Amino acid sequence: MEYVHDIISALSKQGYRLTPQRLMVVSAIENSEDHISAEEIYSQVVVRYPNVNISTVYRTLELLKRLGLVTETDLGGGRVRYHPADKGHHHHLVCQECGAMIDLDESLLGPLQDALLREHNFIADLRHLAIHGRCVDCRR
Amino acid sequence: MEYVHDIISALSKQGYRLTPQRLMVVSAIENSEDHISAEEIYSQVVVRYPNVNISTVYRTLELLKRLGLVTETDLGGGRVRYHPADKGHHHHLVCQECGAMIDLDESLLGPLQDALLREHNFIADLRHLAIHGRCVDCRR
DNA sequence: TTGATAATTGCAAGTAGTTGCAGTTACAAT
DNA sequence: ATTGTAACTGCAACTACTTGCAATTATCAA
Repeated sequence: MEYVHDIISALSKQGYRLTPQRLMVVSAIENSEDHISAEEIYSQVVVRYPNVNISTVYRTLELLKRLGLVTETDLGGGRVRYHPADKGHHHHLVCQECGAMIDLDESLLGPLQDALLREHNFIADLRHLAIHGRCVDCRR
Repeated sequence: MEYVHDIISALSKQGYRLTPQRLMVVSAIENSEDHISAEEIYSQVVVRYPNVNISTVYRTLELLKRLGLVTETDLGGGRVRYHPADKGHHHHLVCQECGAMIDLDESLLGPLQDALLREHNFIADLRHLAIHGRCVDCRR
């Protein structure tokens, strides 16, 4: 409820226009309890601003991602979700059985990142990683 | 050039029909030097069998994936590629700059898999993982 | 305030893949 | 060889985006 203005002011500071469409997309992301989909954002915005186009929502999400203000997580099976970047926890474990999402501490991926750099000279971008598998409850 | 018949006989053995469309999709995957896209498979098949539908190609790929005969790799940016599963090397490093693909040894992911099991009771399915980042040549 | 103008939007068409359904067909059993 | 039938295919419509372009508009400077 605070960093709405952080995102807005970040946009403004970097010379991007504060259009009503953008403001509404940002507040939809902010006001969602957990992760929100593009379609959910659209249907919230369209109530107050009936002739928004879904492409504007996607373009705004693209911008916010590029500026590092919003994080996109691909949960697999066509489920893509968004959340404010400063809420932290960028990694997710996604259960293929029940869809449960477990937040993952970054430290677990540090050693992998190091190994890739050492053995392949590759700078891995692990910020938005979703690892699929089976959670405790769905193990046999 | 050998395992074409492995895939075909695996299908047959498990009670799946050997339709001309399936045979052609399999041979397209087999005869491609490196990884091949769904659209490339389709355009190869359509030459010899003009009224195949692209949905048949996708359904065949889905089946081959499910049976573990073919591996799908999502290179990001809408680029999805297929290759026979028994060619091994299931992990890939994908350069976000130049698109280069580096094959990754499974052993590097073992410690991560162990840590996820130990700390989150989560059985990670890392078979078809693509890690994005920057390769040697594109580092500044 | 008013204008100028480049950023942004809406629209319509396109891409990549999915799905329901009615018709076709590979394959087993006769 | 013929036939029954469930597996499979083609089709058309649909989902989840993406893109080019002409019209609109937030913002700045006068």
